[in-house]
Amino acid sequence: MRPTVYIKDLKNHVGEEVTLKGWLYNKRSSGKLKFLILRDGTGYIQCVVFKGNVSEEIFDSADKLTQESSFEVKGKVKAEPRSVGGYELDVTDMKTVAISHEYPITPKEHGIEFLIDNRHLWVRSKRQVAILKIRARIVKAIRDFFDSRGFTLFDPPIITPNACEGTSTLFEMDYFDLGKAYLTQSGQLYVESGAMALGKVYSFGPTFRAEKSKTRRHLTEFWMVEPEMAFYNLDDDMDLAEEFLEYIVQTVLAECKEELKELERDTTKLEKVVRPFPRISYDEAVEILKKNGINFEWGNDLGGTDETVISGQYDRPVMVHRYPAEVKAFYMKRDPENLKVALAVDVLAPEGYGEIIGGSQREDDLDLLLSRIKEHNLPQSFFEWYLDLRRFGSVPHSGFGLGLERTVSWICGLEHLREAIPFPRMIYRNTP
RNA sequence: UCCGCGGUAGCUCAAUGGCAGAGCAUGCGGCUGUUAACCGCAGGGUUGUAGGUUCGAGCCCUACCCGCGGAGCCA
Repeated sequence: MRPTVYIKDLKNHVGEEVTLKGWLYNKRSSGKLKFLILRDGTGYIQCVVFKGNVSEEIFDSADKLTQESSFEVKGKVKAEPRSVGGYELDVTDMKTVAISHEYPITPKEHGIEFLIDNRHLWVRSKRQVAILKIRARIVKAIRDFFDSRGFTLFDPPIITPNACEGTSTLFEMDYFDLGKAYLTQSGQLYVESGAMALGKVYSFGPTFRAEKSKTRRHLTEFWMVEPEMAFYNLDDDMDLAEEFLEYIVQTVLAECKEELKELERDTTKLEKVVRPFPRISYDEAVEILKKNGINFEWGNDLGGTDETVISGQYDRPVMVHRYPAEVKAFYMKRDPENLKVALAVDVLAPEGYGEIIGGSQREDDLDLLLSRIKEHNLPQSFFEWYLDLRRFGSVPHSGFGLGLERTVSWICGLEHLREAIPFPRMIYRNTP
């Protein structure tokens, strides 16, 4: 039997008698009075059990409920300023569904390691519920954004025969009689074929990196959204990325007020995320680093601390474009005005959250792409299908990838990426 | 792979080389307005593992195991 009413809807039932179903979040008692905090996934409400209002049996059953026990409760809804949330339930009847064993996550603080070990239970806590709701809303905002702008969803394969960009370490597996296969590190090359078929496409799915990155900004399995657009140059690409990020942030601000409050997120920082975003070249970024006393050599990629210094100059995401071609992937187009740099862009989130978007205009010239593949010592046979995209009606095109968990982490103001996904996968952890 | 930090009750932590403790959680008792409620009582320990120094090691030394943070790499 389904619940008759969910906690989030109680404001429409003041004065009525309703039945709620859920779990015991916490309990306090004061002799003949018991306060049961019920949670049902939509909210929390204090249920008051007064000894004079219920049978002895029911009063005792309220006493026996342990933290996270499941139960049904019937009572009258009333507005109550003394209660957190503003509403309260005067209990007339209740039924225990299951008494919980001793619950490991107590109301006191816990260490991160213990909480991750109990991730399957930790997701019940207020903070985690708020984060997961915001994540779900961000995912919807991403889909809404592209679906309403003429993009078609285009799903690349997850099992691939080779390293997409030839740089990262991948998860390897035996694939029947065909030798080794790998879990994808990016749908990038495949969505390019989609853009040639459908004009504007995006993929949204899990991505895998086997690098032994041991930081709060890395997971081995994460979700990435990758739009790819035919006839877009780098400026068009940046225009889209900018509009995209503004849309996501402003949507969450408008629709997840309660959750952001639960996370104690400083929303004034998010309110500033409106177009236009600053756009600086890699050369200008290097100047900023030098002005801040950082010894940085032209030609290197930006490190974590470099990114923090650069993004610290601005109150909104900053787009750094035209990186040295040497440090970027083989498929990125060189700038015709300066062949040493690639038409690439990284978007750095504010408040030290680092790179959340990486994108570029792609090399559309067959001969140049061929020579890049040779320079990078990549097996040409694996890329013949990709080269076909240049053989058969090549056009200028661009795209980018946005890391979902880094975006969730930034918008929620998290310390660590592992809270941004239900079950994080890291180099020394694949459980629960 | 490298650098740094850590491992004590179910959890979070304390303990000058000298009797291993507190809070929370659990159990029992008390309280008609609690807000991580409070008050009283009780149970709960191979101090990561293996050696070593010492009259005596949670603490000092050596090795190993595990974890966390950072670097590199990246979203």
